[in-house]
Amino acid sequence: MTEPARPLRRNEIRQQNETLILQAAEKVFAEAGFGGATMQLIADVAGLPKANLHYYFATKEDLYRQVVQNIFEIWLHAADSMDQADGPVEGIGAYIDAKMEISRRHPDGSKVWASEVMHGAPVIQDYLETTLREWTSGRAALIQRWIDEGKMAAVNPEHLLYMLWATTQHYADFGHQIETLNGGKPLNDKQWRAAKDSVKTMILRGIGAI
Amino acid sequence: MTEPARPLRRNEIRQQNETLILQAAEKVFAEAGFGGATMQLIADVAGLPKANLHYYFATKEDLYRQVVQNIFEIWLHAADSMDQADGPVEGIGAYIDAKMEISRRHPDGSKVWASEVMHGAPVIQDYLETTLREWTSGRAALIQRWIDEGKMAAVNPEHLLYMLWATTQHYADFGHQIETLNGGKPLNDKQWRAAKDSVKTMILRGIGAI
DNA sequence: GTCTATATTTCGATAGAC
DNA sequence: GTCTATCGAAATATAGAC
Repeated sequence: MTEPARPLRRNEIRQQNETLILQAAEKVFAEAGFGGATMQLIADVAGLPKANLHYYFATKEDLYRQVVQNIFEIWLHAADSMDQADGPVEGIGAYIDAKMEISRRHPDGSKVWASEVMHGAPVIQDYLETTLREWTSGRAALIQRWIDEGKMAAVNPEHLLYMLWATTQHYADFGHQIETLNGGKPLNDKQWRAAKDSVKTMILRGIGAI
Repeated sequence: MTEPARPLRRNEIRQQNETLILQAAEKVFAEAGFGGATMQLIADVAGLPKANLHYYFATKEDLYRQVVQNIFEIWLHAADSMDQADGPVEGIGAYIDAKMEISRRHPDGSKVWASEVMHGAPVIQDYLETTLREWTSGRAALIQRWIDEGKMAAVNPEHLLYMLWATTQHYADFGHQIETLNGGKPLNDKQWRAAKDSVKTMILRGIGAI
């Protein structure tokens, strides 16, 4: 029988604090980069003493690794919609929708990932060589099948994937530049819809699917 | 009359060393980010004592600012070809060629720029609000003119520009990821031509210009 | 599990001889 | 203009009381 008055179990405290720290870390790493981020600032954002961070994550690099892995998971699930589709209009359209939504909802995660890759992927190189490589060849094969079935033009599947990643993630990674060019204001709902439509129309027409 | 035996003038020494330091700094800033880069490492790469860096550039931020400005200059000139064109096939095609060539020749510069923007443009915000804003509205007007003349589909000019930046710069900023997916080897000449062709074909068809 | 105080390292920057 | 030695600040990480 459990005690009635105890507010939180040990595991719950741990999970709650880890989540709190990871959210703060994602924000700080995105804004300052790995080298520019400090454990003190992450602790301040999380509202915890700095020493507690080292209690839950041994080193700054361990904490950073967790942040990058979390983003990678979100990334991978975005492609589920692509697999169940009958053709490129439905499949790639859904993938663009999902990726654009992630760019809007998780811009910090996207930036941390971009920064990690730009600096040579010192922490997640193994993921690039295993999971991402498999993911890419699988989706390239799917695209090639659509080409063989005459559902789209004969484009290079890999370069199409790069274009999909580049265009969608640009709205997160270069969001500050876009905001500046938008008069200093973030894109509103209507503008996000326009962005999504523009990307989808140009790419689907670009691959001869519409 | 100048003395015959003197090897280098003062100004020549200064210019030579500044160039040397700037090249080393671009490389180190690209690989480690502003926060991760150290003056010691830049000095080592440049082959100079650390104190000499502070002789030519007062602070780390001054040095960084110079690196970013240099990149921005290269960026701006890439669009010259676009202005003299009669239509999108020639103009945007040439712009893609120029941007892809920069991604290949100056990947470090592209990464430093990307990193600067991703972190909120703390150093070159004024450039975004003046030079880049003017540049963008001018090119958007040019694209709109082509649309009005029936030379391409009625796409949103701003989002087309974002797509051009995103796709071309992706080959520099995410070059490490592309290299990993390419079996660990950088793209060779043939693969770069294929990349350029893929981007050009998909975008020009995507905007209804071909 | 929490938090203050501190050990240890490293960085940006400078002083000063050459 | 060059370079060694070093200062002072700030960072990661830990010790140890609670």
